[in-house]
Amino acid sequence: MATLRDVAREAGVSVATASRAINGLGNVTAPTKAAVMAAVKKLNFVPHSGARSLTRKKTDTVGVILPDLFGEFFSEIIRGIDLVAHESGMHLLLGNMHGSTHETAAAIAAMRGRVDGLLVMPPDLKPELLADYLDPALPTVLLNYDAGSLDLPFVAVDNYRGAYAMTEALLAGGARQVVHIAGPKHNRDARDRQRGFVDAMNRVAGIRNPAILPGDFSEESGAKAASLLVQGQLPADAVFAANDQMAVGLIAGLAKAGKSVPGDVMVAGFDDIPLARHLNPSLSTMQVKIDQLGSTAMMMLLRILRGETLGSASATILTPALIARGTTGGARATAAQPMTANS
Amino acid sequence: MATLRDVAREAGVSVATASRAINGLGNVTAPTKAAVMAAVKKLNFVPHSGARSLTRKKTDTVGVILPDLFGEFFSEIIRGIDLVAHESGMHLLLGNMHGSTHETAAAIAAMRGRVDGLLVMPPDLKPELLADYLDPALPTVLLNYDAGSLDLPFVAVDNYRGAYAMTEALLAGGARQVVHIAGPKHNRDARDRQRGFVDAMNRVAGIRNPAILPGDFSEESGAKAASLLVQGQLPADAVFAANDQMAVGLIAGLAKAGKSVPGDVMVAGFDDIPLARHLNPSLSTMQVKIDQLGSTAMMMLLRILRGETLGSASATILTPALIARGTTGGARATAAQPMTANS
DNA sequence: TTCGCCCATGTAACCGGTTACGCTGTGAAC
DNA sequence: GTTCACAGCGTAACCGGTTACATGGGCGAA
Repeated sequence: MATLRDVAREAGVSVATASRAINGLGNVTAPTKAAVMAAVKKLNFVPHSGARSLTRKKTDTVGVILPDLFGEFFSEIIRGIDLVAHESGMHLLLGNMHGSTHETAAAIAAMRGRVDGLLVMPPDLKPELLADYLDPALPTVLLNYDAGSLDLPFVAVDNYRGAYAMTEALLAGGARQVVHIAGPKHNRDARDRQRGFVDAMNRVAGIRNPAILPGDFSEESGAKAASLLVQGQLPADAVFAANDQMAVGLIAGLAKAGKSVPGDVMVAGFDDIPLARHLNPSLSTMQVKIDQLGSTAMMMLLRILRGETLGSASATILTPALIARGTTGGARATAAQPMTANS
Repeated sequence: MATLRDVAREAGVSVATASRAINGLGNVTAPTKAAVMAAVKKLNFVPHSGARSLTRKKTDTVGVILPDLFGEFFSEIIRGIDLVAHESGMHLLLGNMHGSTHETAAAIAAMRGRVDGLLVMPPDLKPELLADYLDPALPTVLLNYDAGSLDLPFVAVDNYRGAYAMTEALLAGGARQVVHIAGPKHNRDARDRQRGFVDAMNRVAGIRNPAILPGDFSEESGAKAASLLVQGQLPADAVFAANDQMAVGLIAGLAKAGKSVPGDVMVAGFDDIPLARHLNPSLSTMQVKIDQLGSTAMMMLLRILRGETLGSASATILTPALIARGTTGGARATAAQPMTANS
């Protein structure tokens, strides 16, 4: 691979001149510049980004550290980030923390010298630990995580208000005995959604200890909740799952037990995964614009990189939108799946 | 941020010794090593990966250049790659070519000096162009692309045989007038699938010019095909869409026109997106294990990085599996969505 | 004609690590 | 008591760029 010195030698100039010519800085005559460019072409020279970033102290790259997320959520968030990053000529270095705390530290450490800033989503990490890992000198924006005391900017989804709104809607739709299927215990999103549910039940319907079934965001745990509901004779006229995946499993489980949705029991989810509108009946849910989460965070990071100082005060909270569909008796059959004339 | 020299000074040793101690190389006494490590801890030293890779000529990073892919396909392929990369301590640098040829060149060029190898998926790029862009010295594995003359290793899906098999299955299932909805004209996958369809129709059923409707892999184009079918009075007892997305749109469109699936017409797709099994009736399709595409490619790249020489001869071809479900009259209602007792 | 200024270009230091090589001192072998 | 091998450590070159500063030539002003 040709280096800058090769180019300089070929063009009969010094490395400094070659560098200036290539980077379009001033103080280079047209003919010299042409000679350098000819050499570049001839030798197929491509600047070595690693070396360049060493002196410039800029890598034009942002590190993205996500938990072990699969599926739509993962790809949407990346897409949102990439959309903005690409416009600013930034690259994305992916780091996956694969669950363990130790890996998180490693992932963050590995970023030093490779990135100009960090986008981190540590759903179940304690703020103190995070503070240890993060380099205070490295601009960082948190995804869906309010680190409170750390004073780091973040973008988050208002899970509490979303859950509150959905619970309210279920109650308004005539439900009295609403059961919640919770997400993983240590997961912040899950906890906030549960809080929203509990508060709404209390304030809107005056119910103090609403029924809550355990879950872990997986389809299977939704199905498990269905059998608990049916076998346990738990009275319920509506079930609000903490995410769509569980709602899907729940619906399948209820159907197996002969329960009709929304006839016997209404069902609602959270997230609005693409599958939601294709189910039959289609799934009512809270729509979270995941790509916006990514793009907003990236825009904040760019602002910091441009010199602005952003703290947790400049956080952005995205409010999810209520999408009423078939499983709560909303729109029964939408254009997308009128395949079946069902019960 | 502390540098190695800071650590060396703090520990009272030379940079060389500090470096050796930190990297666990030999020739360092236990006490010296301890002193260095203490300094590391005290100064919060984290090695600057950029500088390190400059001398080592190794970045422990692979560049992944994908087209503008959204959704499941994107995340699955990344997941497959990451799974293998992570095991080998490799990082992923994402490059998106966002459609244009020019961007592809830029994306590849930007990788120089940042990565040890490249994973590229250039679905609609001419091999000659690709050759111009790629650095022959940089180990490269192509995703879902046979560059033929270029002698680059690649991992691909056998779209031809997949389409052939599905067409065969439709015919075996009693269909006579099978219509194909094609993908984008310039897309290789789409072309191969179309070829498989045409050949199967010819060889198995003796039909020379089977009906083919245009499409572009989008749900909308599937819906459009549905109205063409219905309005155009095109006789069809089965429709084979070049991908699942179009099949989904097609099914919705057919339903709107009052056609029942699979009663009036069977439908088949390609890819086995997660949605496929949740439709009602569930969608018959060719299952492509997208994550395998990524992980296999990454494994090949690792072999090259370890010194092996791999050419196009060592390509891996993944054969999709036929999944017969409801839309071809296979399994009518599966456990996942027996919500409806439909026509 | 001479002075001074500015522009084009070259020299070399530097970014933060790694590592070839050289130096020193110790213990074993003679 | 030498000699020699080798372990432990330091010096400095190097990776491939960028850029502060030095240099020299051309040109306008006096």
